[in-house]
Amino acid sequence: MKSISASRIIHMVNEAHRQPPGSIKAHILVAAKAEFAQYGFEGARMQRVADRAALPKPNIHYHFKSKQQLYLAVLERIIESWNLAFDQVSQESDPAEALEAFIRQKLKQAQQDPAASRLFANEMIQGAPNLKHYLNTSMRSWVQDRALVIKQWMLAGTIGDVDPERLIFLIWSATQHYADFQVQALSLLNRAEFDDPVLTETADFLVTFILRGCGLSPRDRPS
Amino acid sequence: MKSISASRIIHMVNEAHRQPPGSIKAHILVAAKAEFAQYGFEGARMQRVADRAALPKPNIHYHFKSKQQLYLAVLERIIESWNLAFDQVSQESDPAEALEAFIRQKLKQAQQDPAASRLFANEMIQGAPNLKHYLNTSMRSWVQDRALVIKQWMLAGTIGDVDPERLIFLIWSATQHYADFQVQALSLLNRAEFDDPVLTETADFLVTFILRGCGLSPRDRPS
DNA sequence: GTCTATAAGCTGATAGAC
DNA sequence: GTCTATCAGCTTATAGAC
Repeated sequence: MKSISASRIIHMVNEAHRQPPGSIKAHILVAAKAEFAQYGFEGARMQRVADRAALPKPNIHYHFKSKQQLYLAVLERIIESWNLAFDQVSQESDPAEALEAFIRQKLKQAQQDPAASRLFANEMIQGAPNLKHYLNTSMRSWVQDRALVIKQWMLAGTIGDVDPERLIFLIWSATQHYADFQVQALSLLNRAEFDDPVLTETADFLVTFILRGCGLSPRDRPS
Repeated sequence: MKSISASRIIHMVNEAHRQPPGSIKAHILVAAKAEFAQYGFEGARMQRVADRAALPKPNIHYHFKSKQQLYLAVLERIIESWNLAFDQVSQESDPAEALEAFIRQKLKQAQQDPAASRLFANEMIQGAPNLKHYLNTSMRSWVQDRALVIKQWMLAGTIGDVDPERLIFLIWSATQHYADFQVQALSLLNRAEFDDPVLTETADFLVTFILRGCGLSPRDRPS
């Protein structure tokens, strides 16, 4: 699989991600996300995408020129909604409140759309052949901006001393774990499915643990 | 890929994992680990395994009957050394010391053998088709034993109140992240490689953060 | 044990009828 | 837009010479 420029990716997003929710393209993208998430790009089979979408295989190729283009269309839909709940954070935000919202949103995503997390994990494991440029540009500046806010919190004394970038990595990994390693977590917790009770228990643990790691305690906040 | 019984897996381990380090089988297993780690089982290509091992393709099939058997042989070698540093932990262990050793060993493994972590991640993402039985038996009892020790620490008041299983998951995810998402972490930290300085900084962060999350502080210990 | 040649089946992609 | 038929190339695996 050849590396692809960011402008090419962005172009493809504009073509692919704004499909009306009920459209056939959107339907195919859902099927493709599940297939690529489970098997990775090279392991994915166009026939299985077609089967998942309950369509003949040539219909997939009619709507998406190639396997590569289908993959990129799926990938870019995921990137958009990746870190939404931490997007609006600023120096004025309450650290405990902002971190809690971020953790709970990431875990909710892991429950509601585990395939998205698994597809992203596959892309990273593979060495990010299609996202290297994204990592070095928009994702890096996203992290740097949030890291700056955390540093400002540290200077203001409203949060303990922590490495901001590695704190973000820890929140990503600890939450995405429940999507990527769901089969393991459920088996070892002796639970049948990732239902709301499991979600709540896990979110409460993570919020308490991570806030404590940041030198904060969960507290009553003005509503 | 068909599910395979645990006894079958264990049988294959006994056949495959005790190869002398310099043997051809061991050499092939190293090449196969890298290939399966990067592309997953379905995405892996026997030709690329042969290329990585610098051998003609039929030689791979001479030493391992099928792609599936080669995969299982690689997988089982990884399982053996998965959680070594937390194996000997007991009620009498010092919690801070034991957790620190576990975190540092897992992170060291992530640095020295990222392919092992990535292969395991691929297997879990795929739904653990070859490790379901392992998850429900030996891995579950390993986790339950360690969780019991952590509960005893809590009762003895030598550690704060935490969900023991989820603490283990958090340590796994936070450390394995630096293997599975290495390309992302290095890019966002603006580092070229996962060298010893990165290892030390990351380990120090994780130990401090996680011990604090457990209500412990890193302290001088008798040497 | 090693390697060349090749079989048998699968995979991405397209042609062309409707 | 949709679907049947099909191609060219690739993939796992083996046969058989050395």
